[in-house]
Amino acid sequence: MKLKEFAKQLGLSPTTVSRALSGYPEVSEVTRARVTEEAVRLGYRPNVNAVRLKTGRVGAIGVVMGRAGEFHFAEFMAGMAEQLVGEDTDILVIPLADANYEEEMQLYRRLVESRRVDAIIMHSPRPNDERIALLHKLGMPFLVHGRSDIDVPHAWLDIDNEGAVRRATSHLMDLGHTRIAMINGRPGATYALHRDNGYRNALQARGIEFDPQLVASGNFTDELGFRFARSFLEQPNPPTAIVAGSMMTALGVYRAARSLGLQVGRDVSVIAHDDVFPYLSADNMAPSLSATRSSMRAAGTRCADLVLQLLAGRSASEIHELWPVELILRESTGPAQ
Amino acid sequence: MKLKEFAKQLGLSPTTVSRALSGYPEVSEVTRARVTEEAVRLGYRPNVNAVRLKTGRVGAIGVVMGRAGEFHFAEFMAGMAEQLVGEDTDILVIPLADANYEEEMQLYRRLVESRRVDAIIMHSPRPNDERIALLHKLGMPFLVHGRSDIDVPHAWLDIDNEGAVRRATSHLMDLGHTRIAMINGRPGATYALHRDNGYRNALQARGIEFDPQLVASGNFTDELGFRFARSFLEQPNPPTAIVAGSMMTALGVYRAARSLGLQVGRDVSVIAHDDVFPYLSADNMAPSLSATRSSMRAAGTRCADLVLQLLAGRSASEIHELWPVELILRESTGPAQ
DNA sequence: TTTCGAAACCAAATCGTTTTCAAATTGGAA
DNA sequence: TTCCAATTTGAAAACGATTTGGTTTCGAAA
Repeated sequence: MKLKEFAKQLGLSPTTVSRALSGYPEVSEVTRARVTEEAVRLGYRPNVNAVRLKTGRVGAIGVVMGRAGEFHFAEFMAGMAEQLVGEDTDILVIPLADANYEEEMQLYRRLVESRRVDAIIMHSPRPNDERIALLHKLGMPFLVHGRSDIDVPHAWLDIDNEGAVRRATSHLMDLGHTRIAMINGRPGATYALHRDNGYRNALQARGIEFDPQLVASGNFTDELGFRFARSFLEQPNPPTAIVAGSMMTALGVYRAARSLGLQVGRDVSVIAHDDVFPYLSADNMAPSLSATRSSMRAAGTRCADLVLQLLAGRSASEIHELWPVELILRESTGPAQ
Repeated sequence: MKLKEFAKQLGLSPTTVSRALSGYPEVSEVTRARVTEEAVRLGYRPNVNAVRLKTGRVGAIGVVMGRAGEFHFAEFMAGMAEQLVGEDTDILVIPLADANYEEEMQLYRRLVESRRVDAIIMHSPRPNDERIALLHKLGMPFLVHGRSDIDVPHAWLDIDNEGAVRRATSHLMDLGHTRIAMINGRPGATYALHRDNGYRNALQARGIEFDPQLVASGNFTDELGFRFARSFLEQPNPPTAIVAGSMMTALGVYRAARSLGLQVGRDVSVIAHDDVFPYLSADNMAPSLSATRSSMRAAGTRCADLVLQLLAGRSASEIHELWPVELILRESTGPAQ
């Protein structure tokens, strides 16, 4: 059923029908009611591609997905979906071949030129991320999930990674711990830097010297959590507490502790960052895991909302949200022995 | 840069340029070379929306995402991405509001009518899934990840869930276990049914009676794994082995065993299904987890490939792939005490 | 020299909407 | 009754590509 045909059946012009359905004011309410009603009855729906061609709007937000297959990703997208359902806006997943830097820039460039999306959501930016400069230069609306200190206006939403780790570390020191290890994410991304800062700042505030033997970084996997924790705990002067970067990392840390006959919460304290997953909760671990918590799903929802605002004309330079992170204390933390 | 403009710069007609770029034969090779070369130099790229309107092809595959935020999803999509990168085909995520059945059908209907995707990939179908009948009726190309016994031709790719669970159960019986529990996925989906069949068939083959006290089902979460395993193991006549539906479930099962002072692999054997995640591996669990294994990422890659074949004209009724599932024995299984 | 077919190119119609600009209708005030 | 402004409606021109159905060009065969 095409517009022309549909309009004819109603005895109206395509113009009027189009206006009625798009909510323009120059059409009487009685006509609008009739049109919308008949559209449902006769099953008329505007051809998306025609609309897109005409309006220049695509009706899709692109989300760049790294190749690592991170478990956060599905949660973030589920959150986006919550916001976007009913908004007539699609989520387009842009697979990012993990190529060299030059190729990656090319990919972004081509994505913009192909006009397949109205806006882009980018994850885990780097401190001086040229991709941000590129997107800005190309005039593509975009939102950064995370932050970059690059000197280019850009909309972003980030959680307070620095504060989260700082508080986690401080709390461990409150409990009497002085040797505290940290497992960070892969170096390069700003969030890893922030977490590192949080860790160092906390130590410094108490006059505890930074020990490079007590930090490690890598992908957020169970395996690395285990390996790093093992290597920490087997040191001559082992840490009594570990700050872990993710729930998966925490699993590995727990396993490492058990494997060495150490009891988490007593022999070694653990705090991890929890993105809140429906399938794995800090509360249910044994012992329950003290965690810095921030919902990835909520972030997805809000990011989608902010992108819609961006597309509605709100200035990117006034969209900056820094979310506080909760510190939830459970059984995995205890006084230093 | 528009086609008209670009063609003028080349001193050619839009027709010829379009043909040259689309690889039609009615254009001389020397012209084609010049056109493609200049297109790169001058940065001409056809407007996607115009192409889509004209050709009726969208260049996107829709993937229906449940609201549960399943951790499998990101892996599956990462797999799809591997296949689709460079194919000029996008992945569109279709959020599925978990509504009642009627609304869900409406959602599929509207998705098809909106013509936003060329094909659809659907997950976890039910035994007599009307959505399949609907998509077939509406003439939308689609592929089912999983299976349905509905009497309508449809392309599908599935893993041998029945065989996987049957072999897992049989192996446990080989080890002398006679009371074996199983934690299944949410009832309704075909895969849950198949797993149940596998379980029952294995028992029956050895003449062991099915005990409804030893089966449970629900979402694949750590929490349910724990709860179900606890309730099994606290029974008066507890099972000596447990077949778990997912890695997350297995985490819960391990935890339950530990909480009761039982040692996995000695006091209670565990086999789980492993979709192969980069961030959580069965091999690294302690004790290492015996598992039925099939790569979710590989499934995504293959599904994307099959959908492309479908779009290229291959008949849906000849696309049926049943993937065998490996059984990998590790330390979590041992002889019955 | 003429004729013919293949090879290479092109003008214009088309895809299904939105939107500009103009016309028709309506209802009240003069 | 007449006129005017406000309210509704329409005709037709975009949007930027693809594709149908030609036309031209050119070399070889007759």
